[in-house]
Amino acid sequence: MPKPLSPSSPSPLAHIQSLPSWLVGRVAARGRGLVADAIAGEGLKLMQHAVLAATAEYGPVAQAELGRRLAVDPKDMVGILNHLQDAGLVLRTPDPADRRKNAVTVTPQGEAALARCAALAEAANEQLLAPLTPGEQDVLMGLLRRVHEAPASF
Amino acid sequence: MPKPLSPSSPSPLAHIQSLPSWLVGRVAARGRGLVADAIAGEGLKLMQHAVLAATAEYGPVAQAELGRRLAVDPKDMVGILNHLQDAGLVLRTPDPADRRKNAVTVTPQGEAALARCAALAEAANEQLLAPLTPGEQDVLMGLLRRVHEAPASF
DNA sequence: CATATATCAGCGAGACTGACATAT
DNA sequence: CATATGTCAGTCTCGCTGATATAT
Repeated sequence: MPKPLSPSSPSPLAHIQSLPSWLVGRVAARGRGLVADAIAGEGLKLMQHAVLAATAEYGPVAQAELGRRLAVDPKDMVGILNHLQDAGLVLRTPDPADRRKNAVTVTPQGEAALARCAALAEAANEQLLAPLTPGEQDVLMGLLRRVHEAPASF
Repeated sequence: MPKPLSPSSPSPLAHIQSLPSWLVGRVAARGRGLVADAIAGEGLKLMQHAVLAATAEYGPVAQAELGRRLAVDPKDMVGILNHLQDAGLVLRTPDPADRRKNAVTVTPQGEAALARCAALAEAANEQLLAPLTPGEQDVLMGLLRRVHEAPASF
């Protein structure tokens, strides 16, 4: 039997791989790879998929608003939407109410592609969390959500 | 009445931000940023710090072995170690037992820099997990560790 | 020979910077 | 005027690809 514990004792020279930031980074990298591989067949990159999904969810929406929701720089949003628009998945229309904005909407083809990608992405996520029971997955998600939604910490 | 969904079943059009991969990715990005900012004053990048720490932990070690431990490509290890060596933090010595290898060791200056960085990195991690109680932090780390150490999933 | 190690050159995705034109 | 939006150009890190030389 391995001797259990001192799980949370900070070792004097805590090795890098026991830092939360390292561990969460490795898990994130694996999740990113799994999802990227899953949706690669649909010809979409991770961020393109995310933007497509967010556009579908938030209806006609300005590019800057999309960027705020997904933590994507507006400058990068340009290229992402260019690709999605060239692929016929989204549409940019001038917003008559505020002519600075582009109202971004999802095309029927975009909805179809999104449906396929969403299923693939969910399957990849199930694979990522496969080592955990459903209950543990909920606990993990709850803890991560609290860390994520923390009030900016200062 | 349509059939009710099971409690924690994935919604048919699960929005992107509720996917575990997305959430863990955002938390990882924040952790990465916090640690990067923390050690930036020491003139080290994230990967340089990680390699320095791993070199200190695993004694004289070959570059390829370092790469395997940290999931860093051997090609990238070259540049990272070049920087650390130029800064006088590590030393590359030909391994007499296997002359293909470089035995990488930490210099006294490297140990000193590492001690400072380790403290800064731990403080950044405490900030990252501040929204959680110590017990919750242990739970989170345990779950992440199980996901990370999962047997390759295939 | 095949394998492993280390090095070099380059690519692509992601997250940035600065600058600029336009609209509010 | 200041602000917000969208666009373009470029930089940097990180993770990869390929190719090469050397040692096992």
